[in-house]
Amino acid sequence: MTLAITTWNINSVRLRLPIVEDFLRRTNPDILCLQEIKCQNDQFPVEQIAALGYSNIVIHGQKGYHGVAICSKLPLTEDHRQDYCGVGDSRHISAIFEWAGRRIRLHNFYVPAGGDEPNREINPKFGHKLDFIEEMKALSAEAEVGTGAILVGDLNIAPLEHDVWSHKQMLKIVSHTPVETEGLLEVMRQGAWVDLMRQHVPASEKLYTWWSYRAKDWAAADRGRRLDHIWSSADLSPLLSRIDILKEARGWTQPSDHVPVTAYFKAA
DNA sequence: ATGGTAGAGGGTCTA
Repeated sequence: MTLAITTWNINSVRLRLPIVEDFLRRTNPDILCLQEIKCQNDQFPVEQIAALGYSNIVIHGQKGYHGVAICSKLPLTEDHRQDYCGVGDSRHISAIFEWAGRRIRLHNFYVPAGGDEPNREINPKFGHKLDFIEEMKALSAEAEVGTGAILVGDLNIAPLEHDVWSHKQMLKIVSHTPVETEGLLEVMRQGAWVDLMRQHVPASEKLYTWWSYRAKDWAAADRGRRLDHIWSSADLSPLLSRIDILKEARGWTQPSDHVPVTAYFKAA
């Protein structure tokens, strides 16, 4: 009995519906978590995605910016949207599903990018990002008794040395500054989350999920970052069988700058 | 130090 969950920052779900449909037909995960859907709830292509078997869809949309959604073949219950930092952004949604006799809460996050300048005194967007991470420290993987937890999303931080193409050259670049990387590792520690991508791929290996639109040739330069993550509670991590980062999706027609990441679980 | 690209929505803002 397997379970496949995909996370993908889609950078406009309406513009990229054709590649979302292609991906679902080809990979066929049980659950797809999207970030940066960039539309309001009633603009989300519910019918088209449901037609592929994903009849359970919960959305936290917003006009023009941000926005997250969970599209699932399995029933979703107890969906919840938390307004981190109380600014009214749509950057989180969670819901419960059942698999292999387990109850699991799935969190889908879109953490603020934080702007260009890594100094909250002159860049409020960086302050917002740090405040968001601070608030995430209160989220425990063991928050609900008898319920496992999975956390996915675009966390906009590459926490480890080999999560970026050049650790040394990235230390002052937003997404890899020490205050961010230490903050995200503290979110994991305090919440007792397991980094499933790094459980599957050793920390000594380069691992990226995002390549900038601004590169002349993203594949040749290969200056990527691991901004997208899949975490779980400790009871679920032994069930992980595989992680698949679909790098080729970065080269598809009119691509997102993020690629889909899929975790596969196998019940014992 | 700078500029490079992309999307939404019709301003610039966000990334």
